[in-house]
Amino acid sequence: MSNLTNYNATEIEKKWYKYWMDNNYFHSTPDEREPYTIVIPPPNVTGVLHMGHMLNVTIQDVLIRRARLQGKNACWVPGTDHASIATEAKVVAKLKEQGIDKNDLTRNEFLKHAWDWTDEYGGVILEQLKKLGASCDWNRTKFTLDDDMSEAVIKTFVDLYNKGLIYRGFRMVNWDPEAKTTLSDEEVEHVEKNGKLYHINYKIEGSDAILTVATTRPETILGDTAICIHPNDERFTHLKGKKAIVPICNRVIPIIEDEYVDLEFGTGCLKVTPAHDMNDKILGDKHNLEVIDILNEDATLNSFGLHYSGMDRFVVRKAIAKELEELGCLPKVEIHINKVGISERTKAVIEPRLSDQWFLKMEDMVKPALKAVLEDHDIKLFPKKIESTYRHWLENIRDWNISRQLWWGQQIPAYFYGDGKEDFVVAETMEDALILAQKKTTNTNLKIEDLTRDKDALDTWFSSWLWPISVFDGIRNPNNDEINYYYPTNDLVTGPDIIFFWVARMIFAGYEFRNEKPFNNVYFTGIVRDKQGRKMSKSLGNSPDALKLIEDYSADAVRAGMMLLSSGAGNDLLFDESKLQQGKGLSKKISSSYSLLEGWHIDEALEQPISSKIALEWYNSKFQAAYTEIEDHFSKYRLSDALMTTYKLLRDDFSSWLLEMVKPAYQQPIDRKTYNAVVIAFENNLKILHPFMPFITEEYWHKLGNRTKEEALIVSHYPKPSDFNKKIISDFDYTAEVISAIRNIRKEKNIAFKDSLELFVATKETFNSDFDVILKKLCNISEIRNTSSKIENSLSFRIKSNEYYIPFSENIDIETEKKKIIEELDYTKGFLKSVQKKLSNERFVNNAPEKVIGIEKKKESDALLKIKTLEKSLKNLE
RNA sequence: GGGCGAUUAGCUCAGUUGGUUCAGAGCACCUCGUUUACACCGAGGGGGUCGGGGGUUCGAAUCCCUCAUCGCCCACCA
Repeated sequence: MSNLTNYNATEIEKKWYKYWMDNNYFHSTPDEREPYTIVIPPPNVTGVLHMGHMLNVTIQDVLIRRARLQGKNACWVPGTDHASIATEAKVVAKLKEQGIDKNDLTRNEFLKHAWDWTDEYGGVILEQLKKLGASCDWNRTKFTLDDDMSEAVIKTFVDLYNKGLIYRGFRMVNWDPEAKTTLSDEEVEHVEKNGKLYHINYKIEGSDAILTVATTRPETILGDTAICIHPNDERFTHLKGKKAIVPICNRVIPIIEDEYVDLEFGTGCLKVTPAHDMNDKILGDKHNLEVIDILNEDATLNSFGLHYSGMDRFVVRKAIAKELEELGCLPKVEIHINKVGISERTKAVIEPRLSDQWFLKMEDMVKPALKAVLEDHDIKLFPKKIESTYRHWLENIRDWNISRQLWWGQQIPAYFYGDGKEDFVVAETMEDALILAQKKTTNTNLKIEDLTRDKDALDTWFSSWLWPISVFDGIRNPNNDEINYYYPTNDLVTGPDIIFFWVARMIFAGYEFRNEKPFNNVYFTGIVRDKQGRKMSKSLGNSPDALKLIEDYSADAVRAGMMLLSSGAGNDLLFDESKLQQGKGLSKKISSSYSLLEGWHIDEALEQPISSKIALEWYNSKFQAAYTEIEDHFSKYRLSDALMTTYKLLRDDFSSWLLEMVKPAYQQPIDRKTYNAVVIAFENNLKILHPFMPFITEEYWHKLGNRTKEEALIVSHYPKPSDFNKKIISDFDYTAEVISAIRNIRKEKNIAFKDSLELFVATKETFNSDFDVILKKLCNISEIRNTSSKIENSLSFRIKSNEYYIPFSENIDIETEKKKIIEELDYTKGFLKSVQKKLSNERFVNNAPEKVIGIEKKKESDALLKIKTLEKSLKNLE
């Protein structure tokens, strides 16, 4: 006997994963079959499995296993991402614990530590994915810092530079003082913070006049190089052409005029600090202002900070406010809510900073990407509403800052040979660089030692945007068999939070480097939240331990639970452990159904009973109907609905109905024909469930038959879809109503199942009496007879217009029966009235399509018939 | 500040071009149940004026307007 008490999920899941691996089922090589490809969104190399991964990976595995069952050549490429900022931050923190300062290390020493860390923790997450059942082609596992991957990155950098798409610029960038690197705009989050708006008085040179400006960052006055007023602002006309004196540092700065100033905000005039504000930089450039950078790279003040030098900007902010107050220069401080940029990774407050960085021009790259998604619909996004967000970003895109002041990543292949701004060359190797540099300088004596490589690394996303191409080596060898076979990939499954970081950029890369989209469809998952709708977070402690869930519920149950929880693409999912219980319940249903079958003994000589024959006919149509529905759900990426349909088919139609219908009487044998058909039905259920619950389905697949390695469920094929008999399904639905009514009566009157009943039917509307045998079996009816009149001393009920009677001598409560009939009668009369009202409305009859009118007329006649039946029954009771 | 989307049963959500099947599903809830697969179960049941208001139409959850509430994305107002 197998049941869940001895279904040891952990053991069984381990067994089948090993079996699949040993038989190399996950491995794909190009062949003549249609390819189906997914590249995994590579998790951070040092990451650990969390709920988001579970959702994302389950979806991908469902899709990939489904493709395998469809007979496609399914290839799921796994891998990890070096995640430069995150990983470097972790390594720096770890070194700090050991008393090592990154600044005391050489680049190579630091990288050694980082690789040690990666070797220790890298790949942990991939092992965890295996526990979930992920059927990735592990032979293809990639890491974004693998040599071949890095070579591809460097090659594309050089190509883009040579095409004039990459340039070096001195620009205002987002500076993360914690990680001491720049960030792209996408890596900056804006949070609302309660701040203060400081009003600061500036003296006017050569007069007693005072000018008040408002700022949220008073420490930046030390970098002020102008005050700006609106040319039309009459309040300040007297100050035109004058100069102001910055408090504390007493620098004399010009008062300039620009229409950029908002007359309404603050005091109506503006301090200009070109080194520390994007707009001020623009103003500064326009008016040729001096640029004074007052910050060090860790956001402490430099020598321009005078007595504040070496102190952090926030410390200075408070201190300088105090000093200004003492100097009488701080007339007012207001509470002011503003949005502050913080680093996505380190959560440090971003400082705008001017520096030399590398940028990639976006203008031309967005064009094919917009066209493919919004015009041609060559790439489809699920949910579709995401397209608007996508469009908005692409249409307002700015150049991509691709350099990072980090070491963990691909080092920028630019080589400097002098101090001039343009004294550099870009090349894949130092040797090539030397040749280029010699040519550029016309100095043939230039040596390798004269070249200095740019010390910065590239943004992580500058490697991951190549992922769908580079995993198949399509950058270095653009014409190899693999890339030609697997690319473009089919589906991408990822979170909406990285649509700009990654998804859009992969599309850019696809068209730029292969002139072809990277994938056909993108499925955006939602965010996994807790039951109350809060984001999973460490500080709230509301994130369950993913591995513990697998241990407690089995991987199958967790997968099924996650799929049941998620609705359409893009919708957040509120995690609730009870859904995992539901998944586990399905496992149990499978094992108990199996144990029922297992207990039957077959009598080869036995004829197939008519009830089994009709039951199987019905079930086969029902299966095909469900199967069609499942296909439809999949085509719309409605995985949750696909599973729900599968679940109901297995639980309700297969287990509750079919098995009960064909089940032989106690200790009686079953005929061979029925038994075989039931096994096939069971197997087909396992097939359609397999993508969702791979382990238990494989387990019972092997229990149902002796299978060779070639016959494993994972590599089997879905049943063939076929036409089905809709009538037999609706005919059975009628019988199911009769069955349900009889069960109700048994329950109400406390009639045990083992006491058989007689059933009389007064037929007004025809029904398929083929199912009578089923009815008899499932309700323990000894005989079904026709009658034209009421049966005395009986319980009655009506299905459609047909009247059913069950002779029953005891305890018939006439009044209750009457009451029930009167209620039904009232309802039907009301219904008829509304239908007739509609039909007597001329405008309805004139305007509605004939089909609709026909339906209403049918409703009318049905209702009339039913009323007649009910009235007759009522009369009979009196 | 700009843009996008949502509001349907206690909860999470379906509801395709307005009209059989339109008011649904799962969970939760209630009642009953040791019939020889399954109590992580089975049988049965209750529950919503489709956010409010207005309009178009013979007919609106579905189309239009408006109000309210919520969410997401983007943005350099000192």
